[in-house]
Amino acid sequence: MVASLNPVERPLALGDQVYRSLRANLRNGKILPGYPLQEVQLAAQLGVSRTPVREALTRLASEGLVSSDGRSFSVPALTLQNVDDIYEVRFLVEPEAVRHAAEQANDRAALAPVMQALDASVAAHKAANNDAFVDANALFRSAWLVLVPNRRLVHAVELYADHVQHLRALTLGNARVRNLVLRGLKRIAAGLAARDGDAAALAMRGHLTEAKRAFIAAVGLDRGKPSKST
Amino acid sequence: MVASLNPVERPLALGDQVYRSLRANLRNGKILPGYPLQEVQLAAQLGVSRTPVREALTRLASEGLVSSDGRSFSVPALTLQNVDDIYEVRFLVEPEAVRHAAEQANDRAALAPVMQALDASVAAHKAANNDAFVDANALFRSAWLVLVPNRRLVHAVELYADHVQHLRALTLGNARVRNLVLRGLKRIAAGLAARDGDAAALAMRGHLTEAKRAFIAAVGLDRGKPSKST
DNA sequence: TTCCCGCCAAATGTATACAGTATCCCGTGT
DNA sequence: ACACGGGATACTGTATACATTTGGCGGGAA
Repeated sequence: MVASLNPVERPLALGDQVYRSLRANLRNGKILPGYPLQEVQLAAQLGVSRTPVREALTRLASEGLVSSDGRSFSVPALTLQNVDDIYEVRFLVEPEAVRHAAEQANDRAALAPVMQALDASVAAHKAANNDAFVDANALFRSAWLVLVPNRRLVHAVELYADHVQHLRALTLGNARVRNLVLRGLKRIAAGLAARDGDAAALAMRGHLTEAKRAFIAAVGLDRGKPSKST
Repeated sequence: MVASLNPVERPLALGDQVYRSLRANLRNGKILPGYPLQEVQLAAQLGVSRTPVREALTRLASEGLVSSDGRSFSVPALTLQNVDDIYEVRFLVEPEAVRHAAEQANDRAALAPVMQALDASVAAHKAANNDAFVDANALFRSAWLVLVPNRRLVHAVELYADHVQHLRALTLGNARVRNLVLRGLKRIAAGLAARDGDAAALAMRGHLTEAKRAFIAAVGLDRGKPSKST
């Protein structure tokens, strides 16, 4: 009897694949706000029928990652108000999540992926590679999230982080912002390594504050523009 | 020009109707944990084809209200661990949400629905009407939630509240628990009426603590039972 | 020239047909 | 009697056909 036996690798359903593909493309900004997201078009591009596409779109809409303009779907253009709202929720959940991660970081091996992601961030920063930095950033988050035992909390963190993830590409082009973010990640990593939940949570709050500030400074967001976000 | 112009009442798509129906039935405990949730069966019961049913099920699954056992869907049986997890998230989001509600409760009219729901709760408690009490409870929550301007925060609160809502029917049968809950609601309502965000948030924390304790005391939850909740 | 009415095209919402797979039952062999 | 195998059944996953609605474009009349 093996300790943990993962279920056999079932060929992932097309609906799931489409969902992941769309979500990934939304996250990295490949799909820009205002984009129509028509079923037939996406189905043709992905080489599947409308059914899995539709399934993926409804899931994304229920998560608020795309908005349904009455009939069809589109990528919501975030207003400043939306960014405020999202960051408020992130402020509530992420510091506590990272606190749990710190408490669970029992051995060095558990933290190895986190440190790898941090190294990747440093390397991307030095290379001024925007895309790589964004990727490393996302990797850092998933790395510490696997340490959080509360699956629902993890889900909430991932969801609201992805809501603004595509904007990162805009702000992280600035080297000063990247530097600030990197310092934030280092502080969080230090808190995790020290298994100091309070320090990690505090670092996360600071990090979120800085990230939000960078958004507002970097992006010309119209305050009033309606976005019909779910 | 009217101040707020609600979108015209479009004939709701079947998928939405099925989603609401299923979610309502999950919330009030009509659909019990372990129930299979087969597409053909549900479609036949609701008088629609499998397509809208499938759409509703994928939405519910992405929200974690039903779990997908590899292939088919079923209602997750919550373990004590799950209840812990859910309440942790609720602890993070609901006190802050109710704080915002308190700050938004500018005039008496805005609080009227909240007070009505409170009255309904009192009446249901006196009549020892379990179902009515549960309904009034849900009504109370929606009443103060409309005061919260952050839509995403509202969404999060509703989601995680519904995760355990169906269990309320079990605990609220006890008159002592109902009494305790009622006192909690009254304290929250008082905080709202006084526009005292701190008091409302504090009351909410106490309320959640009591509700969780009631669960654990009232329900024989097996700690180890796997539930495969998403 | 401009406005209005009606038709057409395209996209969504729904249903159903088809394919693949897992499960269960029954029969047969040991 | 029990175990193993084969087939049938029932369910999901996917595709496609059909209906319905929406938006635009053009033609005709004022």
